[in-house]
Parts: sequence; structure tokens; C-alpha cells
Amino acid sequence: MPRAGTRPTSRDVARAAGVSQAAVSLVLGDKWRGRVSEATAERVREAARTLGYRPNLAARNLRLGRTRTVLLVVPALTTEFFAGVYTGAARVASQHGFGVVLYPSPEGIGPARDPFASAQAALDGVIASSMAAEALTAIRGDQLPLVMLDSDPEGSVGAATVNLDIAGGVRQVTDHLLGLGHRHFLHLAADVPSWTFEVRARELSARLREVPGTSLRTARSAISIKGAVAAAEAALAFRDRPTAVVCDDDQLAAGVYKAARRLGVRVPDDLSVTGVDDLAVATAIDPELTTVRLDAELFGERGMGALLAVLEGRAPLADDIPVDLVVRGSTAPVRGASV
Amino acid sequence: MPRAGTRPTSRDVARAAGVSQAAVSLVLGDKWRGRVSEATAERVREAARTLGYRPNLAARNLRLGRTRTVLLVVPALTTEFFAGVYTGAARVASQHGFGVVLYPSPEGIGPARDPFASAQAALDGVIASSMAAEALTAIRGDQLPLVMLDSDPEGSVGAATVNLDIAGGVRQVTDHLLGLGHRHFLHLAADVPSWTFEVRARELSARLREVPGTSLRTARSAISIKGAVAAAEAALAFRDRPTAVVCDDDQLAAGVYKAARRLGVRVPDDLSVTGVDDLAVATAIDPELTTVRLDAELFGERGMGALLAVLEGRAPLADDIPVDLVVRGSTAPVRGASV
DNA sequence: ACACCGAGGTTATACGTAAAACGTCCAGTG
DNA sequence: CACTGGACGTTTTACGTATAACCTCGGTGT
Repeated sequence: MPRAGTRPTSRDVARAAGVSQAAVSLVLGDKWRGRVSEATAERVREAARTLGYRPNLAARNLRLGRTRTVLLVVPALTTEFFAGVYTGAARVASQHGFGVVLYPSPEGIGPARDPFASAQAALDGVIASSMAAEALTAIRGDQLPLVMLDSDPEGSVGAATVNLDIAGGVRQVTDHLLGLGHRHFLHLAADVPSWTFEVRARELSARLREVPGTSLRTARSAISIKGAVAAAEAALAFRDRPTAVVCDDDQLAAGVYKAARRLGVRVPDDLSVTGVDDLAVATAIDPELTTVRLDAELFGERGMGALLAVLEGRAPLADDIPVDLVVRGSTAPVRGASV
Repeated sequence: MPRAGTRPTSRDVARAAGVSQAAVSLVLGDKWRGRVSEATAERVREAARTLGYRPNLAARNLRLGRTRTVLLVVPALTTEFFAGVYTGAARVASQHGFGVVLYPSPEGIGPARDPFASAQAALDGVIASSMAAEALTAIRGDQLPLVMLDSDPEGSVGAATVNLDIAGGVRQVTDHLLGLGHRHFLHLAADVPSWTFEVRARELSARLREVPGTSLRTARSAISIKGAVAAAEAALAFRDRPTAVVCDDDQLAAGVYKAARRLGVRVPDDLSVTGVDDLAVATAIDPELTTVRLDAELFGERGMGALLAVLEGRAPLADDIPVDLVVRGSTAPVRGASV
């Protein structure tokens, strides 16, 4: 009988079942075949059940030297994107008996100041999403197995990386708009330093440079609808404005819609708009947004898969995750164009 | 010198500093005043720094019998609402040296099948958000300190509860619409069993019963924009339709916008629409949504505060968190009404 | 008759930490 | 000079688990 007020231990179960603590560990750890009789095993299970025994994970972790817990560092949870990453990672993790602890970096995309201070859990590994390479030195210092999501493969010395094929998505968007006759572009970019955004800028300008007669302007905004409204309003408030706005994500695109409305510019008749992510907001706004769909859950699954590979000493596969261009109502042929 | 490949332990630090392991524990635990000389303490700190020592949390947890980690059970992370709850809870937690582990119940609002199976962490307490009371029996069985968010105070036997003043918010919405001359209401309700939604229905119908000449219909939908479109389209596709739709949350309201557009019904001229939550989508859609703003982060902070109170043996304060009606462009006087 | 073996267990130990209990030395005191 | 007590540590122990190593006993082959 366990002392009142304390949770029962394996020793309490052993006493109740009339066996040794070791036998309890064997039975409950499913390692009893050929070591304990079926009858005894059942007695142990019964005792554990009636006492409401749950193993002390701290003790188990100490004994085994691993915790089956990993840390997922994300920039924020303000959109459902990283929630999806978490969901995917957690699903794969739980299939392998792992848990996932979340650390949303208060500084947002880029830095990640001491993620371990607040995550009290003991960790087996880390998945860092959209983080600046320099910010990871603190993490790297801990010798923990590390997987980086959407990060510069060059900058991530030694760490495994899993990336979305953002470049491919931007190329599809650009070609789509070029095909509709657009030549004058505005890139509404996120104003945070991150590889995932640099890729967008690089790919867009590279693709446009190949086509004569195109122009590209860039505006920057914080990643929020509110910020994008101001940035877009400033960038579109003149006569020979661009005919297409390529946004770094859907929130920015939603901001462009509002700016356009204020300026009396119609989407898509006067202005084509595209985003990246395919968040719920993309189909909530009118017209629905043409965007690059990122599969956040798959992203999380792959990230966790890569970490599991590292943990098991296997080589993580390193292919990019494909993305889809989803054409909706926010893009149309440029006016006067013969398409 | 620690064995290669292993993380250094306090014993390694002790060896490097030429002291006992106990001294290391005292110094690093900041309990050394009057027990260890300043010079020795500095030697220990220096050794810990150069070795890159980090205490083994599993061992600490085992020794102390607590983990400074709590579990936050949420229905989903598909909107930023519960992300906000998490953020608030995590902020307060980290101020008190606690970590928060997230468990998004795959079953959504209502049930929560075995949240401990996937959360590998050892826990000091649990915060359960918008869960059905029955679903908590599994949690209650664990004797863990428990705080319930937005749950029936009657059903939560013994557990502390922290609630938003949803009833007050719905009353404000209803009075606002009544003041605009609306008499015929549609309640677009979430189709999941949860106290937080029952409150909305109860309050709305109670308030309308007090006013002669009013009518109230109810439609149900899964909590998503897509689901709401179908439900709202069915409920609004007849001649003497309601003039106001009260939605259980903003996503449903966004769905109503789309349904209205398809039916050629204009918001707010032909139809006033309201939501609950004040998500980002509420200001992304046109017209901006009149809604009940819930402060998700404050909610999380209060929840964590209550749990800390329980953990420290204090009585958690039990007041409801006030909410605000935010009037925007989706509500207008009913046509032909003299307001 | 006896070594051998497998079934069915038990005993002992280590994981790394925190802290209670226990030394030891020396200055100060009556 | 014996004794006290503070400064500065050290020794030891316990937390609960998983598992390696060990034990016992009845049946078997030779």
C-alpha cells in the first residue's frame, strides 16, 4: 500500500502483487516473455491497474539516459502554419513514442534566445524552424541532434535540413503572372532576415531578369495584415503602379486587398495579388487568393522524420518538399493584354 | 574530464574545480552563501562554464519530485486563439521557472483521449481548455492539480476553473443587434458539445425571450469556414430569412460572408453578421466583422496563474475574464427600421 | 548419479542531482 | 585551557526505474 498522498511506485505495485520490483518493471515494460509466468504477469498488471500506477518518467529518463522528448522551435504561432508544423511533427513523434515540446521564440523569425531556459523538459533533440543560422549557436553548443527547417543548407553546418521547395513555388507564381501578361511587379516582402524569405526575393528577381521589359519594385512590411496595409498603400499610391503584387505570405496579401480597397483599386481587374502558405484567410477573402500552398503538416512530419533518423544514426533523406500553385480569383490577365 | 561523447555531469565539474559534487550543487543552485567561499564558488562557476555543463533535468526532477512542467490541453491550433492561450500561459510559466507542454487533442473540442500518452514529459499539473467534463476523468484519475478553462463550473468537481465572460459578450452582441432593430435571428452554432458553446446558445435565447416579437432559428456547423458556408447557405436560402446572424466564432462568420455572396445577399445591408473571438480573419474580410473580442493571452495567463496558485496551496481567484464587443462594419440597422 | 538447462523469478546496481548530516580547522571567549 | 561556533567543505543518502547478474528448482539426457 502506497503512503497516502504520494503516487504509487513500481515498488508499491510489486508489494501488492507479491513480486519483486524488477518483475514489475519487466512485465510493464513488456519484456517478460520467458522470464515471468503468464499468471504472475497478470497479477502484476492487475495490481498496477487497481493502484492506478503510472511510471515516474523522471526516473525512467534518468535511468535510460534519454527522454523521448524533442523540442520544436518555431518563430510564432500567430498563423496556423506553424501550428500545422507542430501537429505533423507531434503525430510522427507520438507514433514513435516521442513527445514534442514547443518553443515559440518571442523574437519571431530569425533569433531564438535561449530556448532551453523556458522549456523545462529534458530533451533528446531539437527541430528549429525558420531560424537564422547565427541564432542556433546556443543550440548547437548543446551537442543535441538538430534538424533545421527552411534554413540555408550552407549556413547550417552539419545539421540536417528539411526544406520546402519555395523557389519552385515562386517560380510557378512568377510564370503564372507572366503568362497573364503582367510585366510590372511589386514584391511585398517580409521585413525579417530569414533564408525562407531571401529565397523568394532571389527567385522572383532571377526569373524576371530573364524576361525583357519587366520591372520589379520591393516593399517591406512586418508579417501581419495590419503592417501590410500601410506598406502596400504606400507602394501602390501612384499612377503607373505595378499590375501584380507578389507577397511573401497570405497575411501580407490580405493586407494588400485592404489597401487596394482604400485606394479604389480592384482585385483582380486592376491588380493581381498572390501569396504564399494557403492559410484559411486565403479563401476567406474576396476574391479568393491565388497562392502557393505549403503543406505545413507534411513539413512537420518530414522534420520529425529527419530527427528520428539522426537519433537512430541513419542518414536523413534530404529532398525538398514540393509545393503547389493554387490558382484562384485574385489573378487575372493584365488589362489590355492579349492572352 | 568527462568521458567523450557524454554530456558533463556535476561530478565532472566538481573534478575540474577540485571540489566535491555537493559543492557544485550548492554553488550552481545558488545556496552556497555561508557554506562555500566566494573564491571556490567562482572556481566552480568557471569550471561549469568551460565544460559547458547543463544540469540533467531528469535527475533533478527525480530528486525534487517535481518537474516544473505543466501540460496545456487544447482542442486544436487551427486558429490563433489557442495559440494565444498557450503564449500567455507559457509567459507566466516561464516567469516562475515553469515550462508548458502542449497537447492539442486530436478529437478537437470535447473529448481528450489520453493526453499523457504522447506528452512524454513528467508533469506537475494540467490546464485543460474547453474540454468536456467527462473527458477529464482520465486526467482526474492522475491526482494532478488541474485547472479547467471555459468549462462548466458545476461539472468540474473540485477543479479550479477560469472562464471568459462569454455570456456577457453574447448579451452585448444581442443588445447591439436589438438596438439596430433586428428581430429575426439565426444562431450559427458550433456542432460540438462544449460548455463554452452552450453558454452562447443559452444566453442568446434567454435574451431574445425577453423581447416580444423576436424569432430565433439555429443552424449547426463544424467550426471551419468551409463548413459554415454550407450551413449558412442552407439556412439563408429562403424568402423571409433572418436579418441577423449570430455566429459562435469568427470562422463561422467568415463562412456566412461567403454564403451571402453566393446568394446575392449583401452584408451588412441585407444581413448583419457577428462573431466571437476577434481573430485576424475578422478584419481581413470585407466589411470588417463586428465581434466579441476574447483576450486569449490573458486567458492563458490567468489559467496558468490559477494553476500556480493551486500548486502553491493558495486558493485561485475565480472571477470571469471580461470580454469586449467590437463594433465594426458587419452590423447595420435593419432595413426599414427607424432607429 | 549427476551435470545441464530452461523457466521463473530475485538481488543489486547505476543513472545525476539536492540536501541533510556530518567533519575539521581556527579564532574568540570565559 | 577547554569550549563554542562560524566558515568551509565533504560524505552520504534517496529519488524510481531498467536491466545485468545471479539464484533456485524440477526435469532430462546419458
